[in-house]
Amino acid sequence: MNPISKAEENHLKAIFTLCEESDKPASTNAIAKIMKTKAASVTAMIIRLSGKEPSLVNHQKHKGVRLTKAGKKLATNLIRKHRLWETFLVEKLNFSWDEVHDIAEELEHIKAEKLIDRLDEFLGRPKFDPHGDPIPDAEGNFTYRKQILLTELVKNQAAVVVGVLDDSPSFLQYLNKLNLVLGAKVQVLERVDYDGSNRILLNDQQEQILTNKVCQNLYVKTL
Amino acid sequence: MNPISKAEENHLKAIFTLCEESDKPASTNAIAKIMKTKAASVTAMIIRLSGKEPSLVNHQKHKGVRLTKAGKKLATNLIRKHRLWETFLVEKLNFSWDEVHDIAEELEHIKAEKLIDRLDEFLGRPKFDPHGDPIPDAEGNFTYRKQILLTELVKNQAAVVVGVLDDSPSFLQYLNKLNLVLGAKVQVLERVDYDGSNRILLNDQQEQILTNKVCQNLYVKTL
DNA sequence: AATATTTTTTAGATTAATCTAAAAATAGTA
DNA sequence: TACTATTTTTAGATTAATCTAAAAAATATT
Repeated sequence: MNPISKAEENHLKAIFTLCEESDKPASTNAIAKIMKTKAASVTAMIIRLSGKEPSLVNHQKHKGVRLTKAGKKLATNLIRKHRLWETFLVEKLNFSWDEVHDIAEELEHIKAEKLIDRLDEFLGRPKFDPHGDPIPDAEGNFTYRKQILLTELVKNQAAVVVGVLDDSPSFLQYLNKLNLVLGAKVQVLERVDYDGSNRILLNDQQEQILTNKVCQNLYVKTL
Repeated sequence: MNPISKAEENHLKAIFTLCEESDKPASTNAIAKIMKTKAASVTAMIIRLSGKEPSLVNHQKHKGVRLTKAGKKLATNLIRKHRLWETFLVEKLNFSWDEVHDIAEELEHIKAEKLIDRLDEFLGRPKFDPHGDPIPDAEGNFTYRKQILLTELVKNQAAVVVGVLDDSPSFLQYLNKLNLVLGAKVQVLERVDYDGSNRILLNDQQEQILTNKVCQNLYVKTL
C-alpha cells in the first residue's frame, strides 16, 4: 500500500486532535467539519485508513474511530513537522505568529525525514512552537509544562504568558496589539464582578483591562 | 479554473526545460519521459493546460507544445522556488549538493508567495544555487555569466569551477571525492590525446587526472 | 416504548490524473 | 513516391477523493 497521501494524513491529524480533546472516539461528522468535507467522504476515508498495512485506525460502524499505535505515530509526526515549520517561519523568516498556520499546513506534508531532523537541529531542538504548543520529539514525546489559564491565576500572583488556547489569526493579532506576546509578565490586580473584566499589570509597567474571553484563552505559568 | 496543481506545474516545468534546451516545441514523448508517464497522459494534460484562463500552453496537434507568456511565468517561478530551496538546504541545513534535488522537488510546490520572498531575503538574495545554476529573481530574470565547459578552457588558463551540467547525485558525489567543488581553482596542464584524459592543476596544489566526460560536465569561469 | 431527530453508512456520480490499446498523423527510407 | 516506422492522439478504463441523496442505525423526546 502506497505512501500515505496528504488527504489521509489530514484525516489522521483530525482524528488525533478530536480523540485527544475528548478522550472519546471521533465521529464522522466532527471529522468532516475539521476537514471541510462531508460525513460520507469521511466514512470512505476511514475504510481506506483501516485497510492500510499496518492499519491506522480502529473503527466499528456507527461507533466512531480511534487511531491505532501506527496511526498515532504518523499523526504525532505530522504535528511535529507542523510546529517545527511554524517555529522556522517565525524565528528565521520573521513571520508573525498569526500568519504561519496555513503555510505550515502545506509544509508539514513534505516527506523527507532527514529534512525535519536537520530543521529541528537548525532551530536548536525547540520544545514549544510560536503559539506555546509543545513540539513532540522524533520519538513522539511531548514536553508537558504546568500551565494554567489566566482566568485561574490567583490575584497578585506573578506569571508569564506561555501559550494560547485559541490560535485563530484574529485573536493572535489582537494580542499583538495588547503586547500580550509569549514571555510577557502578567499579574491579576483585580477581577471586576460587574462586567467580568480583569485589571492586569503587564510587564510590571502598564495596566490593562482584559475581558474574561481573552483570559480564558491565554495560558500562563506562575513564576 | 482552480489553483494550478502539482501535476500541472511539473508539466509546465518539463516543457520549459525542453524548449529552453532545443528552442523547438516540446514533444509529448519527451515530456512523458521527464514526467515518467505516457505520451497519452501528456496529451490529456496539454489539453487541460491550454484550456486554462489565461492559457498556459500553445499547441497544434502533432506539432508539439510551447509555453505562453503566462506559462513561462509560472515555470520560471517554480525554478526560482526549486533553486532557492536547494540553496536553503545546502547553506542552512548542511545538506550536500547531491542530496537536495528530490527534497526541493517537493518544496517547490508550496504556494505562499510571501514564503519564497522571505526565504530569498533570508538567504541573502542568492544569484546561483548549489549546482551553479542561476536563480531567477521575483520578476523571472536570470543572471547570466560567461562560463565555459572545462573542455573548452585553453591550456594553462586559470579558472574557477562555477557549475555543473550534469547534476546527477552520482556525478556530484564523484566530484566531492575529487575536491572539485564550486569555487575550486583549476588549470589545464595537458590534454592527453592517447586516452582523452586531462592533467589538471587543482587549487594551485595537487595535480589530478580528469576524463573528458568529467570535463564536459563542469562549467568554469576564467579569472 | 413509540416516534421523531440526528448521525452514519451505502449507493451511485464526478473530476483529476493516470493507464493500455488502437487509430491517425507525421517522418524516414528504399 | 510509396511503404514502413515512429509519434501522437483518441477511446475507454482505473483509482483516489470528493459529492448528493437515500437508507439504516443510533439517540433523543414525548
